[in-house]
Amino acid sequence: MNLVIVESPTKAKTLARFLGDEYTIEASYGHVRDLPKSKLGVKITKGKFTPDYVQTKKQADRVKEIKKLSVKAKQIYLATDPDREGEAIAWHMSEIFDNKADAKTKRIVFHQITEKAIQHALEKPRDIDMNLVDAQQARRILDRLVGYKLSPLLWKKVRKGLSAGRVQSVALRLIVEKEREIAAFKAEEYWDVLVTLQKNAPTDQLTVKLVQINGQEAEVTNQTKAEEVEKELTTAGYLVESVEKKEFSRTPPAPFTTSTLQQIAANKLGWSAKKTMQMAQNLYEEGYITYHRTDSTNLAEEATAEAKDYISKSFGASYALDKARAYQTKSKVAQEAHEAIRPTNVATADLPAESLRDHQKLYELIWKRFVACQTAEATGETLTITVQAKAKDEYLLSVKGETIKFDGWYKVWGKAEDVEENVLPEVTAKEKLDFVNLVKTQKFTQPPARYNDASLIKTLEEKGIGRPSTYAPIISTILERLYVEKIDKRFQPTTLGIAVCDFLVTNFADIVDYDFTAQMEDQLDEIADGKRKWQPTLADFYDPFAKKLDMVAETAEKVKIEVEETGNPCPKCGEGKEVIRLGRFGKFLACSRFPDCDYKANYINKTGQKCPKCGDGDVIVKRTRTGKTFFGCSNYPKCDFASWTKPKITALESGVENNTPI
DNA sequence: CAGTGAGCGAGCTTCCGCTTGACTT
Repeated sequence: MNLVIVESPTKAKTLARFLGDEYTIEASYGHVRDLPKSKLGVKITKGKFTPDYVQTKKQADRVKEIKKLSVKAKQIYLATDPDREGEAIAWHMSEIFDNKADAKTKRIVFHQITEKAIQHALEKPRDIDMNLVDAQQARRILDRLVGYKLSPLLWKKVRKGLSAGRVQSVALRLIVEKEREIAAFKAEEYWDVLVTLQKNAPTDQLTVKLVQINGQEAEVTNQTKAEEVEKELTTAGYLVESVEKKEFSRTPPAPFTTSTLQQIAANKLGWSAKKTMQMAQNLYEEGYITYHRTDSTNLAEEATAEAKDYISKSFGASYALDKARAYQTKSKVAQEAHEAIRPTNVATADLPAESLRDHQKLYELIWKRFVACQTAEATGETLTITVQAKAKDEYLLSVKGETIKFDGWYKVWGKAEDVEENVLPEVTAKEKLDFVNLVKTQKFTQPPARYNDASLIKTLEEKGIGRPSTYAPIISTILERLYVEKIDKRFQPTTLGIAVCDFLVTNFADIVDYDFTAQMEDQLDEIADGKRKWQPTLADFYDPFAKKLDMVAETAEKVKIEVEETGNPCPKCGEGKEVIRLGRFGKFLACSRFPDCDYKANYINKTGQKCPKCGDGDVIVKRTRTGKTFFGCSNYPKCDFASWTKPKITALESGVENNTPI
């Protein structure tokens, strides 16, 4: 019997189908040893860092079983993921085995779960790569030092129970700084001027937009100017200045990685990253999709070949590609241990009818994205018509149109929503056009949008911060700590979050720097390549950090968290102001004179709707023990109405309104 | 489905990255 160890039980099942009876496949369920949770677990002496690894509780039973099998096994293949963490798991596993297992223990790696890839891997076993393991140890220990040293400092200087870390604190910083940008934003007025012109008949009309005045970018920033422009353009003479035709050929977007799947599901389905991952996990376990925690856009040859067949049969040969289309992984820090997320069987275009609707929705996105990425380019033509208007001043107006010649992958995935097909009448340069009408619209520049799950994950990934397995948990952490709250699916920092962020930026600017992780990754790469030693690398980081910690612990003032005022006087003493404070369980009302006045009350966040169930109470925003917000009735426990989503205006409510007695 | 802040001081909190359940107001 040969023992093969992988990380995921689903992967183990799949492998069992490819390998014969002489192989037993077991899953490690992730890491099997880690630093202890209850203490630092790193002994630091004279620039040497000694980790104290303990077996993780959840995996204890599994590991016992694997250890038993390892004694009987003829060969042991450590087939954990081919990346830094996977190499570390393989090493920890080998450390757990009895010594006699050493000689028969080998490391194998494969990037796709296909029969060919696995057979190939088995033919090329190697030893554990200790450089790669050391890079992981350096990463692990650095994260532990940052997290377990900074957090207690926050308990002392801000409030107990708080946390800081290389990743979560930067995510928080992004949200806080975005809020400041929004606060500093000043809306500017501008006017859009659209002129409709025609060639001969009303059927030959086109609408152009003002872009230039006297060779300069058109600046219509107030009503007076807009009216002046209107007056001139109404009586101006119009001539076609140029007609520019351009062929286009557009390639489809890459197949999904974890990050892009989370982004599209957030934008198209309105899902949180957490929900997307739960649904994807189910699809993965049922065998419908490949592994869902990946940073790679690679595809197995078998998969692209099947896609080609499918596309050719379903849409016609012209939609299929001669050669499979490959995508470059954008992220520098990608480890590409897995394939892109794709359907395991392209012929399964829909899940069985009895499947959950949410499973269907997510699967459909994954299927379409994959099929689209192997479908021919969409081709067509863009047409830009520029029109000159001459009055007292000289104006340029233009419009862009687009026609599609061959829809290609649009047939599967659809077009981007913001590009509409716009067919323009045939005109030629120097041709005269007649004025039909003018529409001017007052507009204002918009402040930057707050982050939602999609844009936050996109930004983190671009900066190389976090991993596919952590994007969703990062968001949960900063919500749970009450550093941020999600309002209408967008993140807003709380007064606590702002205080913590400012404390970290002031005192530990280097660690919450947006480039900190990128620099760390560069050094980890050098360690993995054998060009750098991990212990001195940690020392270089830790020595100045430890000094800074001592200094800040000594000198920094306790941080004051700002309180919001409700604008009402304290209902209890009447002297103080009623304020909204942020406690362990969220917002509550208190008196500004605390501790002289101990007034406290629940903070009720009304949505302005009546309860759809009892019709009497107000719908209020509440949160569960885990920090997730939901909507409930203010009459609880008399009325047990509860909903994850904001209730729509109900029949009951409109009924009440219509029948209001006089 | 009560609790939350300050301070007293015991005993506890906390990181990131791999995995999957066991949970749902």
